[in-house]
Amino acid sequence: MSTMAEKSPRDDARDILRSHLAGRGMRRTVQREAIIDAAFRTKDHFSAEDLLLMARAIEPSVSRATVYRTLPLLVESGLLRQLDLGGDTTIYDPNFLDHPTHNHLVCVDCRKIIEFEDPHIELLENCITRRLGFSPTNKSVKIEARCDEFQRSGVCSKQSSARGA
Amino acid sequence: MSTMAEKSPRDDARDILRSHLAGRGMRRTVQREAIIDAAFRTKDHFSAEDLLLMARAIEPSVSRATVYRTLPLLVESGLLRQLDLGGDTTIYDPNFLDHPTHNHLVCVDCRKIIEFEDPHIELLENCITRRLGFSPTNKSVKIEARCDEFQRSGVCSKQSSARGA
DNA sequence: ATTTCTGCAAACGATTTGCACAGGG
DNA sequence: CCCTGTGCAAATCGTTTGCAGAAAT
Repeated sequence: MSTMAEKSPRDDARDILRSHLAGRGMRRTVQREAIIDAAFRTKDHFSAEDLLLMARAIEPSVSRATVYRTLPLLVESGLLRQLDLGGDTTIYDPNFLDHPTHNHLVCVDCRKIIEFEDPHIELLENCITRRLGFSPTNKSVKIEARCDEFQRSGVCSKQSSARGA
Repeated sequence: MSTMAEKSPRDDARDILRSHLAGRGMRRTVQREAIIDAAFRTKDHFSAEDLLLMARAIEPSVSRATVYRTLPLLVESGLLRQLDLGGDTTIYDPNFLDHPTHNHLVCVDCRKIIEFEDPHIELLENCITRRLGFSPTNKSVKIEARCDEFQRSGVCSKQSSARGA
């Protein structure tokens, strides 16, 4: 019982983007649709350049400029989250629709990104924010860490949530 | 009883940097000393460009290139922490010597940066990291929030820890 | 028809780097 | 002296932007 009428995150995303556009007199174009389809075809994080490649696989006419112009739209409408993980390029995370409060651990050895979710952190952040006299809008925890397994054996079997490895 | 023989964070910093340099056959120069003095003369966060200006006030011969070449040294030796707060320029925090585990709240209205410390967060992050099979090396919480006072009255009286306001 | 979008290529801005000279040890 | 550090200016590289034509409504 999950074969026909299932709504994927991509579908949700497309709907959300369409209302977002509609609400401001913006137009629906093949390029924008290709970009959003590309963005939600994967659960991996990606850079603008990655997204360009993925979108071009769907619609070859997509240009770099359009990707850069569309990304802020997707972020504003809540479809993507921009991550500051400290690299030289900005990366984007398409998993916040499904898991709105998850956070990231970056392995300093494997460079992999592990996603995790923890209700206590969430709660604590809200308390702290209120105590300081603010209303929370966006919270992010970044943990940099060494992989224990890698330390012992020189390999790491953990799944990267970022690069499909 | 705090007039004469007090050791400021600057002094500590200078000592730490000197050992760091000594340990790798690197030299002590007027420029490096000026840069570190400038960095610890303030408790505010700063960009590379800010630091250049501050260092030049001490030693006019300091060049932009040397600032950029020295910053990684200060970060490696633990004197400064690099912050990814999402702006276009990297900013540096000189307060981790005194408060090794503090975190940051960024006000989306005033753009101010508030520092806070919370032992529960610290603890929780360690638990989570271990549970995932890692050993923590660096943890950072960034909270973006709206200032309640600003929402009500259109002004914000909070002290920015970043720009002395 | 009107207005928004697009691709292209040039512009930008923070950071990095090659080089020849300066200055620590 | 020898080798590291420096300033300068040019190079890099992700991202942004101006413009003229293409497409959506």
